[in-house]
Amino acid sequence: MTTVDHLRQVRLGNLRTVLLALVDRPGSRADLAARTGLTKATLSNLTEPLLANGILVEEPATLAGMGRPSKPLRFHPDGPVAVGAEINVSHLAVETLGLDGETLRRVLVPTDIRDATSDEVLDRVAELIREIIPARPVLGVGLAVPGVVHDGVLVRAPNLPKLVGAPLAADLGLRLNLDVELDNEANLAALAHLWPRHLAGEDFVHVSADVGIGAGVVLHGEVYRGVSGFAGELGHVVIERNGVRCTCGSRGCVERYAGLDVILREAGRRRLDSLAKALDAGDPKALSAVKAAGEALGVGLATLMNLFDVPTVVLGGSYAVLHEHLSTAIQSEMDARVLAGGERHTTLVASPLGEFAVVRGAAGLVTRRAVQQPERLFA
Amino acid sequence: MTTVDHLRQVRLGNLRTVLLALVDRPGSRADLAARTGLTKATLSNLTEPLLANGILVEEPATLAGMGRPSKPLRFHPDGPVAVGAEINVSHLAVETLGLDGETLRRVLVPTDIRDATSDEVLDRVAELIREIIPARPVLGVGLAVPGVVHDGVLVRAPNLPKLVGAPLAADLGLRLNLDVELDNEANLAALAHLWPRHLAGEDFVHVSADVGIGAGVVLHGEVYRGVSGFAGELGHVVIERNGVRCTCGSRGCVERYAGLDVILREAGRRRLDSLAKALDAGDPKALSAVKAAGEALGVGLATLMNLFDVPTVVLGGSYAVLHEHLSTAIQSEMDARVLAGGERHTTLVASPLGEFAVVRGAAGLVTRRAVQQPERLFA
DNA sequence: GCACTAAGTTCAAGCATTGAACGAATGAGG
DNA sequence: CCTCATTCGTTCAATGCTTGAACTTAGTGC
Repeated sequence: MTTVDHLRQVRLGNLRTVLLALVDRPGSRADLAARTGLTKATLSNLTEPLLANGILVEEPATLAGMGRPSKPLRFHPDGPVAVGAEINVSHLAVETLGLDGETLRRVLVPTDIRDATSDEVLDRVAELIREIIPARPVLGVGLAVPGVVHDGVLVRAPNLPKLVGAPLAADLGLRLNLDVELDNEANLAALAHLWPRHLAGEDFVHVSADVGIGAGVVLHGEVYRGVSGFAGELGHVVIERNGVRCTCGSRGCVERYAGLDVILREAGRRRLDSLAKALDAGDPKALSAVKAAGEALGVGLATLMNLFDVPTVVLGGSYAVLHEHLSTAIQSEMDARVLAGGERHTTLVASPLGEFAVVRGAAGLVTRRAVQQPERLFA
Repeated sequence: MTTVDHLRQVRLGNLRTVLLALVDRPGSRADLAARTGLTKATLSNLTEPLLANGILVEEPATLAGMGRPSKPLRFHPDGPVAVGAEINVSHLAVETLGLDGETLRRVLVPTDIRDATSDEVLDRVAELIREIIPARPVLGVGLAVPGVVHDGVLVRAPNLPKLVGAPLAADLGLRLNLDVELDNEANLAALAHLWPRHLAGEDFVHVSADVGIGAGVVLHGEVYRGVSGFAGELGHVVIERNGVRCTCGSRGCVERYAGLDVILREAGRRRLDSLAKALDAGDPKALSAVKAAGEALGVGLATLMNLFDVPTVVLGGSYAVLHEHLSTAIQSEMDARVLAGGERHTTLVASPLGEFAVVRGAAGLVTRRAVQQPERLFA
């Protein structure tokens, strides 16, 4: 490392600080200087190339009180955007997201892709992306998949075995001529609650269910993925060591008691919306199925909280839909089993993001990286 | 932050890099330059104050081959030391540790302190520390306690209720006129395997048992403590949700099946050494008690690994003593229950540190901080 | 004694931030 | 309409750390 590099690091770090402040909200140079602790001089200096490169715009002066009016800076309305894409068992989704955190467009297409080849799926995803891409620079694509990702490769996907091992990121990248980054849907759903807005603090777990149960774990403001991408496999936390046999080879996994397929079967329903209606109608079979699932999930979450010591659980995906009927059982198991559960306040909330959480997180992966490594913005 | 601060940060960062390289092993300026990526000029500059302040010494030139002989730098034999101290239910321990990672002296005194007041305990600890402190500068004291520590306060200690809430760090600090830092014994036992030598990689869990079961979790080379110090409470991971009632209010906690007290009771023994002898003699009751504990612990560890995704488990404390008879059961549960357990290699090893692991970690807390914040060395 | 090699030192150059001084743009008050 | 107060944004010399090249030092090999 040369000295130039050292100083460049300082500059990039400050650039990151400034961009983070701008993601939070727009502001004049003077305002940003106050918020970041840097000087006005440095702010002029740092923002100059951002303005020159069309990343930021200077808005017309706002007339507010005495003194020279400030000219707020914000992300350029024609500046770079990120693309998020989600490949899931029963649907595909895409979204475009600006650096300011605003969604530009989003599309969700129900599609059963269980039997499709990776080429067929990627063709379809690429087509969807092309349809929504605006006439603006594109930073890259975040691609969500329902499975374990390690070193950019899908290494485990019980529900999409055909895609395991396929070079999904590279292949989609070739189709679109863009950088593509692959990640697990649970991690990305969690990220969507962390970036660009903190919806659940800096330490939380996001839990959702489709066929499996996935938890995205956020520790100290970072998604925790573990050494090989397997972190947060809440579905295979054991709650009854001699319990029901699981496809993973273990017994008594949470997934066997609180998976969406189990809930539906026990409730005698085929689809989530039908279950939701039954619950609202007070159907006893539905209510007891959901309660049983909540209890199992609560035991697993208590274990998780005793290990990770995070204060907040966010229910996402199908669990968010059911949360009204699910929360009581979960919370009571957690209160009884989380160490010092009474004094430590454990918060259980439903995700506000709905069915677009994953794809939004996928796009967020890209905007976040752009902000954290500002040199990418000038490429 | 002034510009001076920025530059100082660069310098301190480089100082840290150099000190880390020296903890690894001594080396000449040229050698260190090569290892750290800095230039010889910078190394001369950075080491000058370290030599002037008696942190490092320059050894006589070593005659090795051609060229001007190098003068290796190492930590000064009369340089600053750290003190570790451990308060436990049945013993007190102290240790002095040099920056080079060498233990100077250590003492372990069996003492039942269950009924002692915090003043009595701290008097005793201070006395032990005074006995082993050498005539060298002291960086500070790391103090290990069997309980949950948050913001420097012991907030939960089922086995030492009298010490909960007492200002242990401050009070011991007053007695010795030194900085004292408090931490949980499980975290410190784990730290001892990470610093100053990597004994189990950068991602692992250290598990040990006394009355409770504690896990110290190391993620990406840092001890993970959670938001409120409760992380790694493996003892209260549930393995049978309708199992044995636990003192914590839950049911089926690992601790109720694999705690040392449970093992001893089931084996019909009073003490660990008696159990160890029985095991070596092939006593069936002892063997089956340990096997049962290993199975329960294995289930809990599988759950932990499915959540944290760390590749290595280190058995410490009493478990290290029993590991020969414990490992098989643990490993087989882990292989069966850790997701992709076959392909991911999960390593299970016994700690090489013996009964001084905790106190060594406590001292390591202090040397580690000194290296990571080198400005402390000049105070 | 001389060439060769490698360690360690010296020093001018380069660079990002700073703080103070300065210029710019507006509102308030007369 | 003019002047003063106020705040925004820019300019510029100063600061201090690392660098790389040149240089000095201290050995080996012949």
